[in-house]
Amino acid sequence: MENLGNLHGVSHSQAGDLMSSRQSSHSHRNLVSHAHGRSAMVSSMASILDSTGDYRTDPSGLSGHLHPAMSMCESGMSLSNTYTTLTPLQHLPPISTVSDKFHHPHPHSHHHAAAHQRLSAGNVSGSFTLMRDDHRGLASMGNLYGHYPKDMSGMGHGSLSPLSNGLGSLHNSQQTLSAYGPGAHLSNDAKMLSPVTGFESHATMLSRSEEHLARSLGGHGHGMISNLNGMHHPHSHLHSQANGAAMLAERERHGAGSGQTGGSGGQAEEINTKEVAQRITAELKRYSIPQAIFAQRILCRSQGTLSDLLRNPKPWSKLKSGRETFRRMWKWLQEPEFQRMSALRLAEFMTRDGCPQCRNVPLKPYKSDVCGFIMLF
DNA sequence: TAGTAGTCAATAGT
DNA sequence: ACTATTGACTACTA
Repeated sequence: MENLGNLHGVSHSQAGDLMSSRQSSHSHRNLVSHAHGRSAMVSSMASILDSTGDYRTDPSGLSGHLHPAMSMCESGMSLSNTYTTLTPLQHLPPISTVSDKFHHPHPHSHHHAAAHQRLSAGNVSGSFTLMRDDHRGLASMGNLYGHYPKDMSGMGHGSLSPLSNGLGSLHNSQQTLSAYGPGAHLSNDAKMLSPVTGFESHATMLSRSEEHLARSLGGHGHGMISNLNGMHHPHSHLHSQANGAAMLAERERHGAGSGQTGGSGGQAEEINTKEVAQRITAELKRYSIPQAIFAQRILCRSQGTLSDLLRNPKPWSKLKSGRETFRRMWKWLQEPEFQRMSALRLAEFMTRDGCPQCRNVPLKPYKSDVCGFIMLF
């Protein structure tokens, strides 16, 4: 089924290692180790992450249209305001049934499907709302953003644009919208890949993102796309270059082809899992974000799982449903710092107050699962 | 039904 | 406090 092995940019040798030794593959430990500007970051992060409650009082009703990142929260959970308070985790939605080519028709998928449809619908209707809220919220949150260290921009996305114009937030929101949750890859897969070091054009990236948005908007995308095309803003370029590194532009490099993953309409995206793992590791260190927090709030996974993934990332081609987890990591990396942090913050908020959507969604418990769905607003 | 992937949860290690 | 490891479990596939 998955004969994509060769597509992965992470050497095969490594792949071999990784695959053959889950236990012993501690070989690639060279992962990032630079945690510069940490103290400063810690404090700024703290200010952002601990300013709980800000969102609740937002008259715009943010509580109803939370940051997409919230989508990964479980309901009924209660978190304290501290970063380190954890709550039970939940599994991702039946990823394998909604992403990639793993569309296995299966008997139990009824309620899942229903739920997803529901979520999708919510996403559609919530898209603009989110953008609007985001746009509005940014103004008030701008001060927080200012707390970020200078080197943030150096990381690639410190785009302030969201604060300065609607387009910026529109773009970012759009990105965010598709960032997490099932609906995201349901439609996104087209090919978000690539770029990292900028071997993908700005235009390409943007069009992808826009396509994304368009799709999330429910098929009325063309108009949107063309509109957006005229509104590209400079920062997205930065963004792309900074984050794209984790993605493999195999298609671009090897030509469209290697079969399976691909063709048009298929899921062309490939994530360099090793790269993503390294970057996530670096970012977590950089901001002093505990694995447990990130794992829970952004990935809806346990600390142990994240740790394992970061240390022993399997090649994309070897992954099945596990791709979703990497997608989330990658998407998070794609977010501007501001949104990354708010994602964490909002995720916290969500876990504290419960997910309004989940309350009414039939649950498919898996151990400690409380909510087996990712919400899209 | 066996094998595999993905994950959790407990816990050992730092 | 945080990260790494690992046994066990569930879901899925052949």
